[in-house]
Amino acid sequence: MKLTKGIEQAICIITLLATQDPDIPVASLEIHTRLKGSLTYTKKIIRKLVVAGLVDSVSGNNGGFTLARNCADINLLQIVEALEGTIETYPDTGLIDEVFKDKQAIANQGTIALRNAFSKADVLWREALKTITVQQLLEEALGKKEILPINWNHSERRELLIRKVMKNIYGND
Amino acid sequence: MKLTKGIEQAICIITLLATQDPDIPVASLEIHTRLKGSLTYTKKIIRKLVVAGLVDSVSGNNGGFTLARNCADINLLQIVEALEGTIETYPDTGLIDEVFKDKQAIANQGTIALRNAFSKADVLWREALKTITVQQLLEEALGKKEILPINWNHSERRELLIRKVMKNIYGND
DNA sequence: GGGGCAATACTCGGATATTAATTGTCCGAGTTCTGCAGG
DNA sequence: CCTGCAGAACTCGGACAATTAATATCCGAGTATTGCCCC
Repeated sequence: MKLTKGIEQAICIITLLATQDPDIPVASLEIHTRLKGSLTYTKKIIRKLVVAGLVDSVSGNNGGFTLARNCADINLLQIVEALEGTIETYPDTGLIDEVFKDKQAIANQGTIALRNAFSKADVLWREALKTITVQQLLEEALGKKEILPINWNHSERRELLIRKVMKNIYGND
Repeated sequence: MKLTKGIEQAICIITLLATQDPDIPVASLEIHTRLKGSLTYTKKIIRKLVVAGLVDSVSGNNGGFTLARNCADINLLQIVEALEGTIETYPDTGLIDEVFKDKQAIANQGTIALRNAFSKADVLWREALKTITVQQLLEEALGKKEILPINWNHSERRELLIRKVMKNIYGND
């Protein structure tokens, strides 16, 4: 039982966006060159993050993706569940009651007991991941409290855009 | 992220054996007729339980399987890990350090942080399952403290064997 | 009657096929910006 | 100068292909019991 590899990518995408100036979207192509795997699959993962509300998409020319909220408000559980939905580890088909059906069993009691047991374990797992925010991860990874924005874009067009944004913020220079 | 369906079967097999007189092994065929799925796959699951030391196998005519220890000493985690090995949910390839390699990152620190986070969650999950024994499950499912042994065998040969065992225990009758 | 021998009913374990889930590919459509041509 | 139009650079989203993991099948081998045959 493992999470899919997509989870690892998703975490990378989120942290990457967390270090990006939110005024300058990062194109999926730029994100892709930083990750392993295929471009189109990366897009698929990003899409799920958008649907989950963790990432905003900007379409059109100079479009791309930005974080939808502060990285202190994004935790690991949200990323995991954005890709896989609610985590329930027990593959429940009620089999155990089937087995004991004509024996001394109380109806459905076995299934319920098992369901509870795994459900409790799942809750603990989820709670643990919920306590870890992307900000904490960045601080650990970069070893400082302040996170410097990185510009992940490479294309010339993007550079122009960046200069323009800078000009808006800081005026002519 | 789910456990495999085999887990559910494994739990059923263990509980089934837990209600069986340990002097009379249950043949894999008997177990199979109680479960869904294929006979050979059921055998494979049982084999894993044997290798893990939860179940004993008796080969030869009138062979089959018995619990290797008291059902109070078998917990859910042991069953899960018998089939899947140690549970580690994070699909760790160190990708995040790759992404930040040429940026401000401290070597491997991101990977370590992530590994720790998921590892803590996994430990909690495992601990939770460790507290649930098969005996507890049976008590809940059967609604009584005392678990009556059930004879799961059906063949005539088995019936003969059973009578023989009874004779050994209780003398001629 | 008892010693060996074949038949039976099992497990053991590996090699291989099938099915389901994950990952990856392709393509057509929609959206925003840019730059250019014509008035 | 400005209006509108074509093209570029993106995202959106669905349909489909390839790869990998899970499930299922098959088969030959080993082992303990049974029962029978022959001495």
